[in-house]
Amino acid sequence: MAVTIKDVARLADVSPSTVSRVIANSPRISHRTKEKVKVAMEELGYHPNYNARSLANHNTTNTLGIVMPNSAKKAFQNPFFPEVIRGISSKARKEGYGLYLSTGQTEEELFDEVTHMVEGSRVDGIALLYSKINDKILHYLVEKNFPCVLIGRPYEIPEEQVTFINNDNIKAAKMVTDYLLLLGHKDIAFVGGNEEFVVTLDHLNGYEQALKQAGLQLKDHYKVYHEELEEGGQEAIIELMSLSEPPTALVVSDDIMTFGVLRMLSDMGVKVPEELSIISFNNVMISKLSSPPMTTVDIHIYDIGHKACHHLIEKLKDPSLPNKKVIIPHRLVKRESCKKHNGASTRL
Amino acid sequence: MAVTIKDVARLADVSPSTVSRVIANSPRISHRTKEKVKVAMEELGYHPNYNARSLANHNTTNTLGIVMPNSAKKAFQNPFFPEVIRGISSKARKEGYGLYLSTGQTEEELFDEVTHMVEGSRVDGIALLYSKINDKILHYLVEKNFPCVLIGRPYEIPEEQVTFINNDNIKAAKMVTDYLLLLGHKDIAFVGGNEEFVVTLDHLNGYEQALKQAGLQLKDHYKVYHEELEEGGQEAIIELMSLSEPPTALVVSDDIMTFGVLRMLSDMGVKVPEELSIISFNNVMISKLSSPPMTTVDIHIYDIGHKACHHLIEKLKDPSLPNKKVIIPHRLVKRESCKKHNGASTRL
DNA sequence: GTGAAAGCGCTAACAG
DNA sequence: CTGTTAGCGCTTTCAC
Repeated sequence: MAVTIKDVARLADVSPSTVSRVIANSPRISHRTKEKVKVAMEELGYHPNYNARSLANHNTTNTLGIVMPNSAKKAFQNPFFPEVIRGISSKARKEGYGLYLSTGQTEEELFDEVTHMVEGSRVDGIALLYSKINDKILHYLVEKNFPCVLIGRPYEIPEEQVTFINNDNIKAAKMVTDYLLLLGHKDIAFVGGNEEFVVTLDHLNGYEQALKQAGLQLKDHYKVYHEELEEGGQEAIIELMSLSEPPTALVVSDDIMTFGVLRMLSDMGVKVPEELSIISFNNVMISKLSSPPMTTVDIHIYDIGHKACHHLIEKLKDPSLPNKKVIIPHRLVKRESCKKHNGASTRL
Repeated sequence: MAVTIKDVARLADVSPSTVSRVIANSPRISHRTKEKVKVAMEELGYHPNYNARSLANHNTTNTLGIVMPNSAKKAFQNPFFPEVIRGISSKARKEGYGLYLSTGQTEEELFDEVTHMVEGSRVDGIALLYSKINDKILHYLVEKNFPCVLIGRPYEIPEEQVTFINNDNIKAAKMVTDYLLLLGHKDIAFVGGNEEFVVTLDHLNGYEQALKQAGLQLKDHYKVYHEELEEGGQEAIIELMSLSEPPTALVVSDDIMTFGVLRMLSDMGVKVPEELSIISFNNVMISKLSSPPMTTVDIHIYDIGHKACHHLIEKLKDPSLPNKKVIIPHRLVKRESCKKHNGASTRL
């Protein structure tokens, strides 16, 4: 079919192994021969065959697997993932790695896919783009000791057993809650995503720590969770604003949810930030374009991806390296969705 | 290393070729043997090696290449791409195909990557997620007659030479402009993306057709283009609203741009739709959450991806099939960003 | 129905 | 420095 190493060898009048050595840029090939071979490759338009290469190379593929949560609908809707992938992608390309994308839409499918990637030698390493509790896939990867990096953090599994890239989500959530507290808010509610995701748990944790430290009582009805990003935000508002003591401030786990929240609030005629302060997380590209522009925590998504890829590749190069825990700093981006609480309690 | 076909053969007490036949589910293997082999595979935890398979299989890889525009920053920011990929992904998985993602960040890098995918037998086919004029990659693919599908439409290349999935963007743009016209607007501006993308050209074309048909004069200063989605939208507004005769309605090429537009308008205190009507394209998930909720053309992005993948795989199965042109229907989603023009011209 | 053997394109000892 | 040889794991004639 295509032009092979043999064709090149024949044309350059050398043996196939010599051609192979030229490809690998082996130092023990004379300059003259190298040139000769390169000319032949050029002339024939030679490109190495990846599959053959992998096969002969102890099955290294130079490709990285990217695993997203059962991508069906939920995941890819969130700009978080594209942005992480952008970070991964940029590093991967610099290092000559390709990217193989998971497509599974249910947990089972995903798991199957991962085992196929791994056992079938389709990828050299895997980046898991989410952290959830009791994740079969992570357990499998760890047990198998397959090179991988986790975005987020392991939950049941001891931290030393896996390399992960995370934000200090607890601290960040505590910080934003403290901020709201300092603005004079006391009735602060929490709107989280899926409770199976570690990030939701961490945000909740930070939120509660702040309230406790301020001597405030935690109220169960101030904590709502919704899986669907946009509708979730809207439903959360209905629940919260129909309480007898609606909150005056909100900690929302995700910017896209905040879009839903803002939309619903606008429909209800509730003014942000005058009547309700809102703060959320991620600072995706579009966050600055909400009305009002949202105050949010920038978690440096791109960096997360970049670093994740970096550490994954590092591990591929030297598997004996210990696992690493990398925390990407976050930073509050103040815009216009938070305001000092104006004394007048919303309580009856 | 891993468990191979030979290990299974040994355990099942058959030859490797028999095992291979069982994997392929060959009809000429006795039921008894099949069972025996399957048990052995199960016991050993056998997984076929993709690379070896590809190599022996005339280099079919069962993976599809996905090529996005120099993904650097611009592309992946737009929810369009994740959504297309979601459509592709869902079909690919159903058919047992994997996805290989491009990572190139410049045109050169991308081109290199594609040639490597193709010549190196890394993928069986390619989905090009964008259409731009004079695209080296598309030319290469067509000339090489490599199985591929284009999202959008070919520009210089004759339509019969490539399978493509598109919306009727010209018609859609004409339709929205006509709609604005019917609402009484006469000063309608066009805000487009990068002029190298065919979709921008098509939108412009439809816009101009409508104006001409209405006997209105085309004004050059009513046509602005910006590459960056969100900043672009904002800059466009500055240009347009500082004209001596600012428009009363806008046709914007992309929903995310519209977010930028709305943000800037809000900052300037221009009321939408009271003072300015806006209509745009795509209807990405978040579009419904703008303030006001934007009127836009739903182009069924997911379907585009799904169909693209379908036709690509079809072509893989039977390369002799003629190229196809598939038009995905669009539909106007009326929300709250358009309003009847209220007589009082904004002109001095 | 099943086995033996060759070969996909490349790499990596091992010789020289 | 370079050629020869074996083999990566699988598929596929060709025999039996």
